[in-house]
Amino acid sequence: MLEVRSQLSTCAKRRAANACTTCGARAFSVCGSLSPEDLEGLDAIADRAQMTTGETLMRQGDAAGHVFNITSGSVRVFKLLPDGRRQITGFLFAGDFVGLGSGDTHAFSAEAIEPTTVCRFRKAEYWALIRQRPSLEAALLDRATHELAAAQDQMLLLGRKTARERVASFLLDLPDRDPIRTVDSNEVRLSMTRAEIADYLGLTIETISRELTKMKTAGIIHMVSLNEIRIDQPERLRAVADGLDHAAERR
Amino acid sequence: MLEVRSQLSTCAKRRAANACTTCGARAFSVCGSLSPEDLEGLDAIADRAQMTTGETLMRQGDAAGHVFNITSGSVRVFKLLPDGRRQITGFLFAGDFVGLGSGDTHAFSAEAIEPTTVCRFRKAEYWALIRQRPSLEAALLDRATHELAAAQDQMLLLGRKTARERVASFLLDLPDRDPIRTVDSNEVRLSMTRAEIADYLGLTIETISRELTKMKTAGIIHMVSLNEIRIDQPERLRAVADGLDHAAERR
DNA sequence: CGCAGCCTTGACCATTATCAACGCTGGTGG
DNA sequence: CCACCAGCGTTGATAATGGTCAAGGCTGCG
Repeated sequence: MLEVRSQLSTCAKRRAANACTTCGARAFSVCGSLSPEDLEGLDAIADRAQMTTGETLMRQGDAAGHVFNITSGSVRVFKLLPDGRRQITGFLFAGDFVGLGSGDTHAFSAEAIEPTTVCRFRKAEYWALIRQRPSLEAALLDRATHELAAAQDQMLLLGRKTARERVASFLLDLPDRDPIRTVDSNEVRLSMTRAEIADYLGLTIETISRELTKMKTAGIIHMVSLNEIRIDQPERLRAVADGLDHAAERR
Repeated sequence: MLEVRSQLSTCAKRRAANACTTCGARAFSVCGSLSPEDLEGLDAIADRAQMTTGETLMRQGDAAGHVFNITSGSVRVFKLLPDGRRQITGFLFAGDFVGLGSGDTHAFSAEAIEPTTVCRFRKAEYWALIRQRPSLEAALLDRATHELAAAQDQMLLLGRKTARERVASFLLDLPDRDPIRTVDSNEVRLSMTRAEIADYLGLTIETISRELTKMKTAGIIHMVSLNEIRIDQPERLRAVADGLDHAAERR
């Protein structure tokens, strides 16, 4: 248990140290602005779990009994249509919380997409703690506000951006979210598969693949490895993401 | 000022009386769960404004100086791309709040889409009040959670639903949001134009028009007037919205 | 070495956008 | 009071973006 507690604290403190203004992962989370006392309060009621790739944290419609904090790894949050179509509404990384929300069933599913460790809280205890600590509640509200802003950006992307613009936006925004890659935001680590990117951007794997190829041949990016992309022309990628690059329109 | 205060209270109380579980307008708002004391606290710092159709409450990028509460009418919240493409991220109605969020500039624009009255609060005073009243903060957090859930639903819609499914979902969800039409949820009042519906659903006006026509000829809905739709077969519309109606696929 | 899973590429197709014309309605001014 | 005009909505023809289907390649693991 000691190990658990220190892990949570370390992780949360690391996130807190980041200038956490834009790290808007899509589901509920609290990354920064937690005081040491808040962290200790959380530690005291924490439980721990190791999750393998594909393992489920929570399933859409299930009773909402726990709140999770991710201490390492990555998680996908998604909703399903009855026929299996999937929309990933966000990726979560170390420091993010999942499973808040006042309903008694979860409105979405969450699964690990790589080996992931989480701290688990029983929801009742978690909320009891929050009610005692206004600073925690304020931090949650602030976090929710950021989430909502990020969700609005994503709606703009899904509703009005072209495939090319979506992929460009994704490459630019991802490093802000994934804490592993804050050193150089021009190196993008893709902890998710093409299928997951596709379901996040409302596209298909083939389209993702094709758009990445076009950007490669345009000299905007290149692949360091299959899951690591180097952005060679960040300004140009930004222009593409905002629909301003009319030069690179045709392959 | 007396009139203002009573208006706000009345409105907020009416919303509070509704079972406010699903009234998830897309931007920040607090509709229910406000205690009488909270309402009085709000009233004390409220200011008032009348807005005509098309008038701006706030503009994307502007300094965020005020928080608004809508007392009557409808408001569109949207984001723009540099080339003018627009995504409406939500419609707000009586009882909803706009302009919360911790940034010092607004991340979106908001405009009245019909004659609308709002109560205005200076943001600093508003937050000062909230900090004093944990119950208000809790209500806001709860509201934010609902907003976030609604935003995730909208991402599913924008990323993975067909035009037909989007329009069907829209018709079903709108009455839950607009407090004017809670009496009979099978009568849908459209306080927005086709262009606004299109920009909300990530489609064009032509597609909206065509899909409505198809639903009319399929006998699922009919127009009471240009801005009033009667849902004749709610279950069927629900099935269409969830992608389950394979009968009505072809006109 | 071979297989499985993921990614890429190509050919073709379908959904929805675009462009265009027309109709309805409500307001204004002759 | 009527005619015209502007704004919005509908419908049709055509085009294009992105999806579907299919084949083949790469990589890592047993």
